[in-house]
Amino acid sequence: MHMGDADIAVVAALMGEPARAKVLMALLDGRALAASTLAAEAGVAPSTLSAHLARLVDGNLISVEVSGRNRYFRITRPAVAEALEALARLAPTQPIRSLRQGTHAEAIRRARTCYDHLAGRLGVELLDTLVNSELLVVERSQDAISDPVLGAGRIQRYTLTSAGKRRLADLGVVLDPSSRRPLTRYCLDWSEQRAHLGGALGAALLTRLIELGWLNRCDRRIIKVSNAGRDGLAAEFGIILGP
Amino acid sequence: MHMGDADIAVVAALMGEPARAKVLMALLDGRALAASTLAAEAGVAPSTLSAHLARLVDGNLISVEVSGRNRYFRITRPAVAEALEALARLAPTQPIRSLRQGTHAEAIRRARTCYDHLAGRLGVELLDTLVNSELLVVERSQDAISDPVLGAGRIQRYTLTSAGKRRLADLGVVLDPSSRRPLTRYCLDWSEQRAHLGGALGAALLTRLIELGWLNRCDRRIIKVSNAGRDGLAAEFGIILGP
DNA sequence: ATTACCATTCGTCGAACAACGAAGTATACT
DNA sequence: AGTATACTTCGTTGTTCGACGAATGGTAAT
Repeated sequence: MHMGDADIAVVAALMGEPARAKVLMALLDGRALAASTLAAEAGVAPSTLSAHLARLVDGNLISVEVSGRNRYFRITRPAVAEALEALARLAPTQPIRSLRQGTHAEAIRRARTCYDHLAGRLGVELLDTLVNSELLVVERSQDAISDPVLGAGRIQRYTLTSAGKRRLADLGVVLDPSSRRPLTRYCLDWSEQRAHLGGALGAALLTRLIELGWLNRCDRRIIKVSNAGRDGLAAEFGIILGP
Repeated sequence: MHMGDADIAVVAALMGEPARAKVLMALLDGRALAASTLAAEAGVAPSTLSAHLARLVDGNLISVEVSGRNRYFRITRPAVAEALEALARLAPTQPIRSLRQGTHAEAIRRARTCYDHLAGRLGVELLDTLVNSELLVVERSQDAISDPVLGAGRIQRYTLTSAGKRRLADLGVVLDPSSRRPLTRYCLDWSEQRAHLGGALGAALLTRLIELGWLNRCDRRIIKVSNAGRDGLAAEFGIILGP
């Protein structure tokens, strides 16, 4: 009747279907997955999933990359991942059935990927450390650039200090200067209820830590810390992880 | 098959129906509205809306307060409002049809309520000012209290300095010490792409500014600044508003 | 070239669900 | 008391939409 509110309904309906929701959650690690993989993940026939994927693409939540006879899908922009996490915070955590689920839930709270960067307890600890040792400083009261296409989700940023730049370069973290993606970004954690580091820097840091062999991906979103990683994180950042 | 992820689907489906979405958006100002009001807002028959409201209550997104023969519905917890705003950031802003819609959209970006506190350009400015004049300081690297029932949405907090306490007391802002609600909370703004002040303090501040006659509510979510408010905000906080 | 594989389109079936009006149950007004 | 108002429950109708298998168009392997 009167107002110019965005209609939540269409986008929420896209996420409100079980198969599509499973797809989106599977893509939450930021990687691109093939349609067949996603079909198995969602537990429906390929033909069924194809229709779902088409709707998600049409709704601009995911995008396609064709590679040979495969089609890989990934989440288009961070704002999508953020909305998913916001919904996950709301959703009732279903009761733990098996011991495996219990340990899985514990592991995912300890350290996981969120879109393409580090989340969970480790992600939060790491951000805190970077800020406390003044490698990052909070950038406040500066006008945000509003990019309706790409950057609708970015809200609060940090800037890298010169000490931070040096330290990360020493560690071997490489940033792509041509990327239009904001360097850092708040990302809100559903398990820790606090912020962790997103943005291009968060992504590059995760990549490097895996490269160094400090972290390993297993079971999609879960991250495991190696012995080298335990030592390295303690030496480099003073992060002592729980048992 | 394997994991303990929260199922986004059920909660997203609740928001994914046009009538229910309209209801939730109407309730985003934090006030409790009667069922008949909401029926008019959603544009469906009372009997239809009754079913929708029942489902929303069952899904723990809204709660009821009975008052005589009326039933008032409101959003249960801040996390719900946050998820709605996250979705609004994602949703395509539908094209402006009329001039009235244009001015309405401009007004809602200027200053509005979000749940029960101040948002929009004014809300963001106010938070910045409070932080810059060190009435609030960012509270970092402290373990968050995880309250699965009420406080699932709180992420990052500020603490009120002693100067801040004095200043706000002088202004006549009263806080209910018995409330279990966190004093401050980040809340992310879909129009400004930056944070504004939520939590009990954000709510109390809005209440007081309206009491003082500095701000007035009109048309549900829109807030207008009075002449007294313009002077008061400039004198008290140094906030100069645009034209 | 032929065979195998990946993904999409099409047609059909079935279930889920939103919509309404009518009837029922409260509560308020006079 | 009686009447009006506010909301819910119930029964019905109709549409939407997700599910699958079969068939089609491309791409890679041999």
